[in-house]
Amino acid sequence: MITPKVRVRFAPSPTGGLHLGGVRTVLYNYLFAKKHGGEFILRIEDTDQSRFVPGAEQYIMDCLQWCGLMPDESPVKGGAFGPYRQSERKEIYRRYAQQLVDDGYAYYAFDTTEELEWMREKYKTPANPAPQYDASMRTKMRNSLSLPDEDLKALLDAGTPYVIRILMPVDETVAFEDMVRGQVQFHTSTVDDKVLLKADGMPTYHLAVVVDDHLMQITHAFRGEEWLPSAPVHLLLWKYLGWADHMPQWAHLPLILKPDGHGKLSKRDGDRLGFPVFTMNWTDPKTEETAKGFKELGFLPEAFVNMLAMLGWNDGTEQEIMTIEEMTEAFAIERVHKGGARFDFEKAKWFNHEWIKRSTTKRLLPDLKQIFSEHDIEAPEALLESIIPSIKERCTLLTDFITQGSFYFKAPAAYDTAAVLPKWNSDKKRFFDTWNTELEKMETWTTEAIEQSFKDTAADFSIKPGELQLPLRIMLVGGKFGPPVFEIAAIIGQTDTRARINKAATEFTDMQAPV
RNA sequence: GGCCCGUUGGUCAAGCGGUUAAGACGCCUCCCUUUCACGGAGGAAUCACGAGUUCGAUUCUCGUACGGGUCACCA
Repeated sequence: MITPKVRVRFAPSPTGGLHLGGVRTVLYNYLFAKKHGGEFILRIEDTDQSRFVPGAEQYIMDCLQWCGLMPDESPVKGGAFGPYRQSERKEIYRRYAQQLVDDGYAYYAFDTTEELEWMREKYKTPANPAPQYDASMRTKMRNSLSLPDEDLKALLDAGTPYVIRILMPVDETVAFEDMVRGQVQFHTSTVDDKVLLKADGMPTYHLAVVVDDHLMQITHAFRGEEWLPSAPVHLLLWKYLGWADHMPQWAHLPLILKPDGHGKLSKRDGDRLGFPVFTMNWTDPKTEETAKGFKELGFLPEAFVNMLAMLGWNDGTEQEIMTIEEMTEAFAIERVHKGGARFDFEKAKWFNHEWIKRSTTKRLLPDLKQIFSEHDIEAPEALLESIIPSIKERCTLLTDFITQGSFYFKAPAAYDTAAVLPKWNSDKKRFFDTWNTELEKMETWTTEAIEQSFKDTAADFSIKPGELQLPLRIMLVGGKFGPPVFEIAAIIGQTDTRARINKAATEFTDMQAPV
């Protein structure tokens, strides 16, 4: 038998921001596909018209693009298995739903939402707080199994809205081999008769995922662990539709959990704990509220994706920093963890810091140009390019380049006075005044020359150079940070250096003067 | 509550019957540096519990506890 080409899919519902867990699912799909020379498909699961959010689909595409995880087939790119939006495939599902009814694997149900609520309320007991529409219940409800033929015909003829439900067998065991969990099994008596086709003619996830995975020739289906309880429905559907011999291999991925407390990570946790949960900024078109994204916070996509990959998978070596190519090479779905992983923002930042340190100036430059421009700091490209190597090790986020680098482009707006004022005195003031005139005379403006001049003048004043370096730094930079101070002076130039010293020295003395 | 899944330091985790139980993040100490980082050295901290199986269990089995998921005409 010829092994079919690997085909995997990511099938989000376009209802809002792309959650970090979603990206990890994309990533594992992508890595698996590329590892096996296969294809990665993006399918939009927009069968719930009431939850449709304008712009969400484009946003998902933008996120994937930023992450560098582009699908081989998608609604916009097309492919041989389209359309890739489920809303555009409506008729296909109806046909298969009908087939299931005709074959006795599914049935019509006419129960209204109110009737269903009433049933759940009526049969609710402390021992069974969530009654199901199952074998024991369906005889009590209004459906093609319980109704006499004439009643059924009448309802159908009258055009009464109905749904199609799967008829769960009473006493079967459904088992399958999950690629991350191994053997998993369910008893059909514990599973309810899930709705397959809704009253509006749209399929539910359960029908659509099976039909589309079949039609799109998906070979491996990865999804979050939250889908595990409905897996038996899908398995049975594959069987009932007659496609069991090429059902994809399943892998249910562990969840990403809240860093504190319990449960899976949600958007609210980000707001509450101060870190993003979405990939890129997402503005809800209804509320106009914007949720922060990793991109805008200053993450490099390489780091974001790397960090996500390691949340639940590792290749067994000690290497943690990996490119997408290295991950593709090393990836093995069997090595994905079974247990959920708590998200740790500190570790996420560490990944970003490592990636910034390892990135070339060329890689960083375009992003940084944009960030500086967004902060209204005029940063000439050549100058920006030249300072990147010396400050990148101090930057955890791309946005840190603003605080770590803006002094190269403009004089500090404020000084860390606590660091300098307590030890500021008239001698030091005179030193800087004198040195400033020395600087004016300098003809070669290099780091070494400036430092030499500084030391010489300090010697003249019998002040230890070390006592003067911090004040100088505060004058030029504004705070206790940044590369070696004489290097900074060399870069910002003679005129600016002298101007900053002059201005700051005066201010220090003024601020210190008794009132 | 039923069903299903899981459980190695605070977090991510290696381990797949015999190890001094790796490594990373974070935290602490020190070195380097008259700034901040980077870098280097070191430290505290772990196999949920109880029975088996076995000469020997972190590793296998079963219980218990705890955690998670799910129980919509949402995905």
